[in-house]
Amino acid sequence: MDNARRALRQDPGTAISFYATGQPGKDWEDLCRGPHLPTTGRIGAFKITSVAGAYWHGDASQQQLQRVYGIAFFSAAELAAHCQRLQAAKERDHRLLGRQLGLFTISPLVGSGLILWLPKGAMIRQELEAFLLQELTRRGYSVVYTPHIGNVNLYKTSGHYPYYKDSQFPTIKMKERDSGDEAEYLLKPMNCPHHIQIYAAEPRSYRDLPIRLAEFGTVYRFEQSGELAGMTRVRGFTQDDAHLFCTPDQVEAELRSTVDMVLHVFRTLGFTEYQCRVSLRAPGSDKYAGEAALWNQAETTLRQVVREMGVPHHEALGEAAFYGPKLDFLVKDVIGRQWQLGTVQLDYVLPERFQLEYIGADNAPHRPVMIHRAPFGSLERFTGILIEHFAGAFPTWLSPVQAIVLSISEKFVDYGRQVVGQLRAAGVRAELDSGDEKIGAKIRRARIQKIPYLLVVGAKEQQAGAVAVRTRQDEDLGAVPLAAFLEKLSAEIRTRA
RNA sequence: GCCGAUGUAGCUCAAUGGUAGAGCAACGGUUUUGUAAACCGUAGGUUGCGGGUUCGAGUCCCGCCAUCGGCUCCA
Repeated sequence: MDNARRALRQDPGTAISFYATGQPGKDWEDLCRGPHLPTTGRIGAFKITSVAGAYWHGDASQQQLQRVYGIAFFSAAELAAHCQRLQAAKERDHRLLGRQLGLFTISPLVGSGLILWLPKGAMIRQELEAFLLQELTRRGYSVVYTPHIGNVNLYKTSGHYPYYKDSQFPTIKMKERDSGDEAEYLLKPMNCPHHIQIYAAEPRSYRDLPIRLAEFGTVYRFEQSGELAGMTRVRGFTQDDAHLFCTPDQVEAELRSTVDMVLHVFRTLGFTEYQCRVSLRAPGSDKYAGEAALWNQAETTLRQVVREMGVPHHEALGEAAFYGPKLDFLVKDVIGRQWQLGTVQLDYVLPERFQLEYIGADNAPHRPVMIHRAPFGSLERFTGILIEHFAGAFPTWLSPVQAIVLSISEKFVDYGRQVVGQLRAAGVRAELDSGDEKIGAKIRRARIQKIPYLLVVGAKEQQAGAVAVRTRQDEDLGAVPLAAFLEKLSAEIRTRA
């Protein structure tokens, strides 16, 4: 009743509802938006899943209540099936697979939320970066590099500093040895101010626009300890970032091409279950910078682009960045938590803050418009989601080890080495399992590592210059001449099939 | 950050307040194998860290750290 009283005090004009199970006023009565089951007899099977604190009205400054989570089904069989699904989902959790497949680790000595990429995980990242670089080149981007720290004044100018003071690592204070001048540096929480300084480094003509500056930029944000999770929520991460500087009438075309790139990336990696969130201002909030007219224009443009491009989308108030509205591409992880991957953000504010200009055809200075975009969002989060998406069985082009040669016995190790040599010479990531176990054990080990192609070599294969090919999907392709296999494999890798 | 749970060998897990153990992995040996685990042996531990209670603590209590599930947050 305590809560009922408080609800009434907070919102005296609003009706509140009670739902009863059993006899109203006699059995259980609940202050609740409803609805309730008419009777608990409808519950065939239930299970308490977890207990956690939850804030009153979802507000961290309010009292915390105990919340008991449970699930209920009409029958015990349905409950068992559900639990089995949860178990299966757990087995593809990127934190588990990350260890089993040797992809990444986190050391408390290095710090919470700081990812250490192991060689195999780093291989995946390199392939992802190579894929993106190829797209960047195709789409007329220029790659730049910027430092990991920046003067606090940079972020004060951009406006980031006051907005996000709480979620930044504390600043580094410096005193110049000779002059005694003091300076304050920040681990960069984002790349845009740095890229803006590259734009501002020289006078720009409308003929040069759009200028598209891209960087795999590593940023640091001090996320709350309770928020950290594997690779999906971390304190240091690398954005596949780019900032486009264009004229107002180039905005729409540039937006379309950035959205197209995000969709192309998703398509290549087989993401079909994504949602595009059109992130808009919260009505009545004063936390946004810039003029209302520009915001309205920006929001209208974003809506129009997703609608015309047929992107599945929904709108969300209050999700915009302080400098502009954005399109966020969301996917769910294996336990149903939603994560933001790619993002495309429209920004009229930062060019203003930094007084950016270009000389127009009229020989007068004009203000450019910025688009921030990152198809993956962060390489850490993206890789984590990717691990779960493929359950560790990456397509061949992404697989850290693409083929493993398994020797039947010691006698064929030399031939196995030759095969590996030829595969590697052709650019295939190949390994040899030359141990003295039986072939069954080697196959088992390779299967657990989810290596796409297992190449068994024994007397028959050696004689024929062949390999006995078994795929990860358990297809037995039999003995294939090495040259023929290599050709097929190379094509598969090249086309990112 | 808040609520709760958990923390034992590289991994997965045992161990009434009474001598810290198993399987896998590692290492050594035997074996030379034809499609998901050959056999024998060896080594491996400040039981997350620090304090306390006790004759005695992996076990009980307190603090910290980390992880997990939520909440809040998320440029």
